[in-house]
Amino acid sequence: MENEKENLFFEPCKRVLMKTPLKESNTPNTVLAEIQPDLGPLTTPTKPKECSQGEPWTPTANLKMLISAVSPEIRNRDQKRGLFDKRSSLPEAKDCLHEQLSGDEYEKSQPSRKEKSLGLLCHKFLARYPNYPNPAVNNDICLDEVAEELNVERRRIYDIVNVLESLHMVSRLAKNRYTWHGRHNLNKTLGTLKSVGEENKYAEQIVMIKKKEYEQEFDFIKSYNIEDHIIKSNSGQNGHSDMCFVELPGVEFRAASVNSRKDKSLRVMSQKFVMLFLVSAPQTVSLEIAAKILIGEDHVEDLDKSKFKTKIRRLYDIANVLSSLDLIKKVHVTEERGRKPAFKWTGPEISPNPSGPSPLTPFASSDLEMKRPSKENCAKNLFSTRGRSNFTRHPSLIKLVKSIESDRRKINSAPSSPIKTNKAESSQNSAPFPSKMAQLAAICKMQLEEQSSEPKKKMKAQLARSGPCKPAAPPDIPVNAELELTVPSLIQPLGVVPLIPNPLSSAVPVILPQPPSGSSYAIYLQPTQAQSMTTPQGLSPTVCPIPSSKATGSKDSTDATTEKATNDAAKLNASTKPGNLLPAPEKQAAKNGDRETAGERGSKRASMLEDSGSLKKFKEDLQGLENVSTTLFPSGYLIPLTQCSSLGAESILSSKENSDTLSPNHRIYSSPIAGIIPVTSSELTAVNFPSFHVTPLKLMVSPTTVAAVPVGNSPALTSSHPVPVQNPSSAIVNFTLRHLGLISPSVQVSSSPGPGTNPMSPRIEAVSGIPENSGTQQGRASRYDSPVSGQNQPNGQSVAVAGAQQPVPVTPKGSQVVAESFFRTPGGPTKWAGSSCVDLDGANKTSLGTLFVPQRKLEVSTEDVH
DNA sequence: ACCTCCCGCCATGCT
DNA sequence: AGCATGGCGGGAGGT
Repeated sequence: MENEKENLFFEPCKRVLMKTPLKESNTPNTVLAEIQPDLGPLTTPTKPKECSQGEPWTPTANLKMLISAVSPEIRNRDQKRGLFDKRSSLPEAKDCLHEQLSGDEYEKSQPSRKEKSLGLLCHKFLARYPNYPNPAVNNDICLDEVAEELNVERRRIYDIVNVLESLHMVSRLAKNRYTWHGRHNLNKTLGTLKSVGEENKYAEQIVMIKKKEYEQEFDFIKSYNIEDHIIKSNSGQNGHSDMCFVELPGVEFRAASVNSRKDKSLRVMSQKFVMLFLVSAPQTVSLEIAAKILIGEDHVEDLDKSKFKTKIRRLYDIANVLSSLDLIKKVHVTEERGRKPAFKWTGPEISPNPSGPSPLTPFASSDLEMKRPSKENCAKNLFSTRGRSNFTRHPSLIKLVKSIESDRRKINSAPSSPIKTNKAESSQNSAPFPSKMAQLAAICKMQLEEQSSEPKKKMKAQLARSGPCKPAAPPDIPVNAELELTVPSLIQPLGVVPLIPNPLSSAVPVILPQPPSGSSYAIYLQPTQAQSMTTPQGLSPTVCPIPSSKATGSKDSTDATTEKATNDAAKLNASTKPGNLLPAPEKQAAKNGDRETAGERGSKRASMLEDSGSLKKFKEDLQGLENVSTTLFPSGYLIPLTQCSSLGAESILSSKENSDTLSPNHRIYSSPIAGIIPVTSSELTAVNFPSFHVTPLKLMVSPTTVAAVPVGNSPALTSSHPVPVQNPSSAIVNFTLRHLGLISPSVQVSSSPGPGTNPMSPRIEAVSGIPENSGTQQGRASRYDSPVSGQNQPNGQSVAVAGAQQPVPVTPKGSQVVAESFFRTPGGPTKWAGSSCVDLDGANKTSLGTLFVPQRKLEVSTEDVH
C-alpha cells in the first residue's frame, strides 16, 4: 500500500522499476538469478557465500579481496542500485574465491568471522552509495537486493540500516525499501543529537557514573549528594533514559507501523550512543558507561547482568556501523581496573543545532524556538507504543524519583558493574588493528575510493561515482578515509544553524532559526511522552509558512557542486526568511547559511552565544504562545528535515499525505539550517505538530526548564557579537562544568582552535591527551579538510594540521559574523574533533568534582589554555 | 578467560 | 496467514 503511494510520488525512476516493493526480493532476485546463477538463493538470504572473504590470514589479501569486491560496487553505486551492482560485484567476488580456493583453504576462504563482521558488511553497504547522493536521483535501497548482493542475511542489513536510519542517512520508504540520503543530513542530525544529548544531560550522567565508580573504589561517599542532584535534575528534565528517537522528518513517519518498535530499538540506542560522544568532553565513551546510560541510570544498580550484556552486544553492533562511517573508532581506555573497551568520536565536530542560545544551557529549548519558524515540520507521533499515557510529566517525575533512589542505592552499593573507576586516562587509541587490520584496510580503500569519487560526484552528480577510479589506492593511506567529509559540507552547512551568531539571538532565538532553515523538522518525543503528543495541529499557529523554495533545486545543487550548493543555500535562506520574525539577526543568519554551506562541514559548530537572559525571556514568550497548544512533551526533538530535501520526493509525498497545512513545497527544504532544535527536554516543552507532518512546529519551553537552566553566567556565553567568538560547544561545556561545579565561573573552557587552527574553532579538550590530541586533531582535520579540499590532501595523512582545514570559505572572522559562527568550525572543528582520547572517566571524574578528587586532571582548564 | 559479536530463533506487528 | 522487522541472547571465534 504505502509502497504504491510512495512510488507514485517519489519515485521517479527506480520505483517504477521496482514497482513492487513488496517483493523486491523477487525483483532483485530475478535479477540476481539472471546475473548470478551462483547465488541461487532467491529469497533467502543465503549466508555468505562470499568468497571474497577468504583469507583471514593476510590482511592484505583480505583487503584485496574486499576491495575488489567493493570497488565494482562503488562504480555502480549510483546507477544501479541494485541491479547492476550485483552483477559486477558478484562476479568478481567469485573470481576471487576461485583464486583463493585454488590456493588453499576453503576453510579460510570461508568466512572467517571477521569477514562477516558487521563493520565490514557495513563498509560494503556504504560503498554502494555515495556519501552525498544527488537528491534528484532516486536513491532507493532495496533491502533484499542489498542482502543478496552482499550475501548476507537480511537480518544483518536491518542492523545496518537501523543505525543509518538513526543518523538519517537513510529513511524508510516502504517495505523493503529505504532511501539513501548519505551524509547530507548527517551534520544536522548530529547537531540535533548533540542538542538532545545536552538536554538530557548525558555529559553529566557520564560524569556521575564515573564519579560513582570512582567513589566506589575509593569509598567516597561525599560527593554523593551532589550526584543525586545532578541525576535528579537530569531525570527530571528528560528522562534521558527514556528518550525517544530523534527523527528526521520526512522519512520515517511513513512507516508508522514500523515505528512501533522504535522506542526501543537499535535506532534509539544508536542515537543515544552518538549523543554520548557528542556531549562528552573527551568524546571517548566506554562501553560500560554507554551501556549504563542507555539502560538508564536509574536502573543501573538494578542492572542485571544479562541486560547489561545484551546492551553491550547491541552497542558493539552499533559501534561497528558507526565505525564504518568513521564516526568513531575503537580505543581502549585503561583504567585502574584494566582496559576497558571504549570508542572515540572521530566524526566531525558538531555544534548543537539548536544553535543559538543553547550554548548555555543544555536546554536547547531556546533553540527550538528559533526553529519553530520553520515552516515545515514534520511531526510524528511515533510513540504509540509506550504506555505512558499522559504527557504530563509523569514520566519525568517518575524517573526523577527513581533516579534519586537509585542514586542513593548506587552510592551505597557498589555497582556490580564491571566498570571500575577510572583512571585517567586515556589511553588513546589504540588500535585494535591487528585483528581488524583487514577490515581497516578494506575500509580505507573504500574510503579512498569514495573520496576520489566524491569530488567527481559533485561535479557530475551522482553518476560519477561509478568511476571508482582508484580503487587501488594503497591501503596505507588510511588517511584518506577521513576525507569523506568533504563534499557534503555543502549541504549541511545550510543545515547548520547560523543563527546564533548574534548575541541577540538569544533574545529572539526563535526567529533566527528560520531564516536559514526553512527546513522542516521532525520532532520526536520520547516514546513515553510521545503519547501526549497528540497535539496535532493545534499548535501550528506559530508556524509560518514560509514560502520556502523547494528543496529540490537545492538538492540538486548540493549534489552538483558545493558552490552551487552554497548558492542555493543562500537562496533558500532568503526564501525561508520571510516567515521569520527576526530582523537583522536573521539576515545575518541567512548569510550564515550561505556560509554554512560552505563552511558547514567545517563548522560544526555553529554555535552561538546567547544571552541567557534573553533566552529565558524567549522561552517564556514561547511558552505563552505554545501553551495554547497544549501538549507538553517531556522532551521532544526536532530534527530538521533539511536534507531530506533531498528527499524532495519524499517530502512531497509527505506533504501530500499531510495534506493539510503546508503546501508540499514548503516543506521540503526550506532551510537546511534548521538544525535541530531540540526542544527543551524539559518536560514542558510543547511541540506541536500535527501528527503527521508538516505543520509547523512550535516549541514551547516550559518555564521550568528555563528556570532550570542556568543561564547566563558564563562569560563566555555572552554573545556579543555577531560573531560568536566562542563556540557554542565551548560555551556549553563551560556551562555544564559550571553547573556541575567543576569549574569556577570565571574559568571557561576555551575553544582553542587546535593547534594552529583557527582561533575560532572551539575545542575542548580533554586533559590528558594533550599531546596526542594535537596529533589526532590533525588527523581529523585532514579528514575534514579533505572533503573540502577534496583531493587536495591526498591521502596523506595528515595533514598538516589544521590549516588546511577548511576549505571552506569561511573565514573566520572576517567576513561575516554569521559565517563565522557557523564556520568557525572550519578549522576548528576538525581539530576539535580531535579532542583527546582521554577517557571520559578520567576526565569526567575529575571534573566532577569540585568535590572530587584532585587527582584527576581538570582537563578542561588545562587544555584550553593552550 | 575475556572480548567481540555472529547467527538466527522467534516475538511483533503490519499486510 | 504470511511476511517484514528486529529484539535478544547463545555461543563461538579471536586474542
